[in-house]
Amino acid sequence: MCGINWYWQGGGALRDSGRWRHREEVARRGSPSAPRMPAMPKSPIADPNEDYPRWYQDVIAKAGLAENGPVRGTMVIRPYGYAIWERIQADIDRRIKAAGADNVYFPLFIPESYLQREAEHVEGFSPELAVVTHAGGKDLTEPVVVRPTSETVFGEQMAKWVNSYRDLPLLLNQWANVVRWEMRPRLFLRTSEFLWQEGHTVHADAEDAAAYALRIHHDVYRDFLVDTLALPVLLGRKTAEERFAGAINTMTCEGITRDRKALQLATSHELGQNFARAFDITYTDEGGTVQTAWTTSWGASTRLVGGLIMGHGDARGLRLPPRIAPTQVAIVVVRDEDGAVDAARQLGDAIAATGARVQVDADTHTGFGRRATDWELKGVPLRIDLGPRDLAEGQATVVRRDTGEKLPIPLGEVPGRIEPLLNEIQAAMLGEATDFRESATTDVASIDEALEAGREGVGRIDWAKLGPEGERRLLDDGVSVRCIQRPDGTVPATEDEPNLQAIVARAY
RNA sequence: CGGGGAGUGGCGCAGUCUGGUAGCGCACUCGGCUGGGGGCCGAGCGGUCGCAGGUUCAAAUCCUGUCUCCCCGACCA
Repeated sequence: MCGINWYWQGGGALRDSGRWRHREEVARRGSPSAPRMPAMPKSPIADPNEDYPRWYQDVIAKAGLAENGPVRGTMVIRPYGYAIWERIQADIDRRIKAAGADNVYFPLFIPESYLQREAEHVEGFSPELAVVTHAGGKDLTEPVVVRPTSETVFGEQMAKWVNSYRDLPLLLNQWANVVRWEMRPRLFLRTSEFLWQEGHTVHADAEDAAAYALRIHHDVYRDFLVDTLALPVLLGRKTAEERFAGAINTMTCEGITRDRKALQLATSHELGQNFARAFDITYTDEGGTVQTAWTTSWGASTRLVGGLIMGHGDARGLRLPPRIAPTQVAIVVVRDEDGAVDAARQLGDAIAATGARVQVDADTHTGFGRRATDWELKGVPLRIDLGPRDLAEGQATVVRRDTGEKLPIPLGEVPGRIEPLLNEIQAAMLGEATDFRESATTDVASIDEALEAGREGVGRIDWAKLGPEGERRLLDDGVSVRCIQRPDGTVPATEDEPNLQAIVARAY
């Protein structure tokens, strides 16, 4: 948790360049007749204001998060990207267990017939199924699908495990990979195979199921997204149009990216009795009557990494909130002179002793500028520059990644300043992202205005004014209803509550 | 599947029209100078030009076939 690594080895892979030429041309075009200026510092990544999709890909490549796998749509997650995922996993897993669910593992392969037992479910997932028809050197009598999600296998098994009202609620979760053959893949946001957590629960009645789905939505997803990832998500209910295939209610956490689109970051579904009926999940109640159970499912995936990138990243690369950052503090030895390396290691030990995750970058054969840029690309919240000049003055230069602010701090005081600074950064990032979202949001009163607002950013309109017909009109132009929520931002129990607001935007 | 484009060192590309010694940038290796924001100079390593046929004295380049990938249109955590 608070270990310290002396030698940082992650730099080499970042250093492939590639796309500089074009950017330099763009930069020159900007000022054709200007006299030769001192060269602007070259950015290793695209300008997010000019080409956001390329910026996104550049950040993933240069920060060493992931790259494409050999099969279209697949993703190789590299050490730094996986370290972020592991921290996401650990945090969510802790919250899921606190909500009372136990972890299990179910098979990757599902009989094709299972999918077909729930009509909407098949219809929703068939187009993106990977199906194994041939194995062990012969055709299979029944093809098996590679799970796109596991409601069906869970349903089949849970039916066996539930007999009495005393067996309920049954609260299960698994961490797994799933496969959905996507047409337009994008690293982390939409890959053919992705990693996620999927919870599956069985309850005695509708109320208990609804309450649990809501509890997960708040205590696991909302709290994690806001408190740990510093992403100010919008909570709400999906419209019938956007609902999960087979659910009676889907609740969502919608993030807003820096290019003003919506990104669904986690969902929690009430499945009603649809799957319980299809898989015969029944129990005997206290009165001795056989009842059909109610189920829920809920999930969050590696897409969260994409949400982090797009929710906080800036022109210099990734910015990680301290609570999720695998490395919170990077001590950069400017030059190996006057005992700077030893001083950096001592400082590293002192900081590690406060509980912060710190790394010493003593790779002084690489120029300082290169290393400073690399740590910025990786989004490490605090960088501490330490060189002969600092040592002579008995200080270190602490640089905040979120603001770029450089703080000269006396060496002895540095360790004590780290935790407060990290807390400050965590809070500032949430505040900044919240301000950004508000600035991207427009309240509107008509369908036309909603369309306009949704194309440019986020629109908010009375659900009663929009309605399913208005929703379909927006869809024709690529704008969807991301969720409907109460005026106070909480999740409505039904679509029919008065004064509901529809949040509309383009979506990833 | 409909429409557009591309396959050339690890990555990004030029060369193809008009056949004639495969080139550039980055990365990588070595040496030196540097060093407080992606440094400079020099020397190197590395490619059967997607694949298969054909034309020709000669093919990355022309012809035929074939494979693959990417982008734009319809899904999703």
